[in-house]
Amino acid sequence: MQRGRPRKTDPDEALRTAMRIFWEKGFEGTSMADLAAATGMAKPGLYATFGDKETLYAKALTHYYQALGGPLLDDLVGSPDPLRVVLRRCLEAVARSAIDRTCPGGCFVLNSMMESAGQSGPHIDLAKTFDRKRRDAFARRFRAARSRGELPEEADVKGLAEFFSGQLLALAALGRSGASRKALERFIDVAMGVLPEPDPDR
Amino acid sequence: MQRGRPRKTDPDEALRTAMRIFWEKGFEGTSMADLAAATGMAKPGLYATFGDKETLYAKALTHYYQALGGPLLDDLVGSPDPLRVVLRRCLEAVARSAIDRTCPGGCFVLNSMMESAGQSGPHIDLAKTFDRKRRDAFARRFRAARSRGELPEEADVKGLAEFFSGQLLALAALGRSGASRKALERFIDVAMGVLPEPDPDR
DNA sequence: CGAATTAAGTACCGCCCGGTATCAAATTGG
DNA sequence: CCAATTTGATACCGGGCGGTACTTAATTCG
Repeated sequence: MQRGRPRKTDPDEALRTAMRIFWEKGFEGTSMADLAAATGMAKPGLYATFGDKETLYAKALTHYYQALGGPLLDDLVGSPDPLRVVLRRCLEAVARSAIDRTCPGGCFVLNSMMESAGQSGPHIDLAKTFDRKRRDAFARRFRAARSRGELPEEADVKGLAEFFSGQLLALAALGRSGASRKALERFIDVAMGVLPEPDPDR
Repeated sequence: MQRGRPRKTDPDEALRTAMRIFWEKGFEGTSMADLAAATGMAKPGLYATFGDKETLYAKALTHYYQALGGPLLDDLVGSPDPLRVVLRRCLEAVARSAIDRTCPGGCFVLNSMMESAGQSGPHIDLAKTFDRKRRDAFARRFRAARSRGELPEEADVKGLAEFFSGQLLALAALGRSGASRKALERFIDVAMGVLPEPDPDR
């Protein structure tokens, strides 16, 4: 077995806690002392386990994507359900998490991009990478839908992907600004209206 | 005439400069030393002229709304042009400012809401007030359009207002994340598609 | 039971922050 | 020309920040 004094806090649990705090309060708004208090790990333990603040932030953002964002996109591109069902499910999942008061609120990737726009740095590139993955997932799903006849032949797949990827940003921003569940439901109903009906003759 | 040593910097110009810096780097990301360097005023001068940091931020946000956001909304509700023309003009104005590299990027009101979500304070309430004014402006315009026959009788005016108000957020967020002009154009084209056609029999 | 190992806890460092006191510079009224 | 007045510039204060030595506690191997 492992020698030495046993850990008080599981590093994975500490990372999840750190993710929550960064998600809620942002990079600048979170101090290492906050993280030490929230995780239960002492400050030197944090540095020994995760490296410096930027590295820890990057790990937290990555964990967010793998645990929450990724599965959502996997369902979007992989589910056998009809396009409109999958799409609405995706939008409502984001709306739900945007409303949930037990969740930090909004989308961690969006928060990250908003906080450090204009600037440069490793974790900005990370956020942009995740942002592009989201847009690509939408594009893949729309292309598949078009070839399956769920969209007309002349549908603007790239435009639709850009649009719905942007709707996730809007939902997250609206939720973070305190919108109600009803308001987000109405929002989704309207947004779904942009989907063109498929050609009837196929 | 005024006695004493003359001012080096016009306070109005200093406020515009401070607005730019806050807009670009946010409240937390901007130090009073940054503002002193950018405006040319010394730190004690800033405090004497504008009060503390929060007060200056509130004044900068208010100036942004009065100089940029307000006129946009005035055109939206006041212009005699057809609904679709006015609406597209509004969206494209936001897209243009989101792309403009000489502009800080995005929407100052959105940035303000995103940065300090969850928290409370005077300038958060200010941002929410401006956000509500925007939504109300859209609602007024859509109601007028419906009664003019530019929208069908059964059009969901509140939903449309919520939706297009959210599109401004999405455009600002997309611009701040580095989207291209072409991408925003496509985005607007798709978003305009949610407008229902008016009843032909009227 | 030591000796070694590993982590927790504390104290500390240099730095920058918001905010202010103090002094020097520039202009006008008498 | 001098006093009064208003501003600019500098230095400074207490506090919180990211990051790190150093000491102390807990556990395992020989």
